[in-house]
Amino acid sequence: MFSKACEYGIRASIFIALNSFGGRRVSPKELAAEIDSPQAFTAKILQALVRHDVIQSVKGAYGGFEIDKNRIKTIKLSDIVDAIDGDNIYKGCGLGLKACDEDRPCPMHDKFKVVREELKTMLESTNLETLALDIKEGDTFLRR
Amino acid sequence: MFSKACEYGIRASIFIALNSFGGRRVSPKELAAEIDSPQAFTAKILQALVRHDVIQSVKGAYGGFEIDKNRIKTIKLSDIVDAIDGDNIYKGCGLGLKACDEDRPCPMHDKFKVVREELKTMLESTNLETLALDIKEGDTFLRR
DNA sequence: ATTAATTAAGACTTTTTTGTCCTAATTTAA
DNA sequence: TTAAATTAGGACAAAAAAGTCTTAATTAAT
Repeated sequence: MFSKACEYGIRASIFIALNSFGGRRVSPKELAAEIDSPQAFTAKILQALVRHDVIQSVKGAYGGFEIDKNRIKTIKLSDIVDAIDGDNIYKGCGLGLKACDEDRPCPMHDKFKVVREELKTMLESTNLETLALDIKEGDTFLRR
Repeated sequence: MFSKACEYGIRASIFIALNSFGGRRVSPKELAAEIDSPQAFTAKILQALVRHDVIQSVKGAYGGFEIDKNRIKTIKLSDIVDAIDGDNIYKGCGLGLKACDEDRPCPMHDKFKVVREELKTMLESTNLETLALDIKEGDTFLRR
């Protein structure tokens, strides 16, 4: 469904959000260990998330990655997916047709649209705060 | 969402079904032209679909690919997706965790499950006959 | 101002997916 | 039975995705 980069990006964002509740910055090293992902590759993804203004980075001593505390609840899963995988997953045709639309639909169009819309709604209505709080409560997990 | 191979496989199956209504076999050459896909690559996918008993092949003069007329309505999109992409798309974790389940869910688990189930239901409730008939009626299209 | 710590960036490698091409095996029709 | 037509399969090539490594640039703390 999502690329590996996107999966890591979501898990990373949640972990950073969790730490940003307490104003604590995280390093790629700690992060990769906590979410069980390849460190250098994950670091690249963090860079992309910074460029897309999903997370922030602070260089130098005591630096690391963080998310503005006030924005944690405003960042949606769709922001992360958009930043890494783009919007093809909830805009593109299920059969890969470039020109598929209401006027010239592919055979799967109507039925697929329902699923795609549901995915879109789900991603747009889920924010980082909710996800990070579930982790904090011990109800959900970021690794294995 | 689906791999290119799977997209081609679905489009190919629909086109073969459409032709099999009239007992007409199709060659990889004609097929690739009609669904606008790379011919040799599509041929490989057809082989896989034959191995998974989704379509049939007949060698020699006047041979080609076909689908048993009586089975067209029993073949579901999920049969094709299973054959080519496997079941990860509607069984796997949205965040890529191997051990994600009800007991140890990832943060996206509950919300993603709903989407995944909807996708599964859609694929399992859509058969080749319906899709091919829509093409025949000129309501839907297989290329561009 | 200096330095140590840290992210940013680019070049590179590996793996997977996508795609091509050639030949072998089969089989149907004549 | 033969020959032409056709699928099956393997080896290969190209492109994209995933992943690594080294160095440059930045910056916060002292």
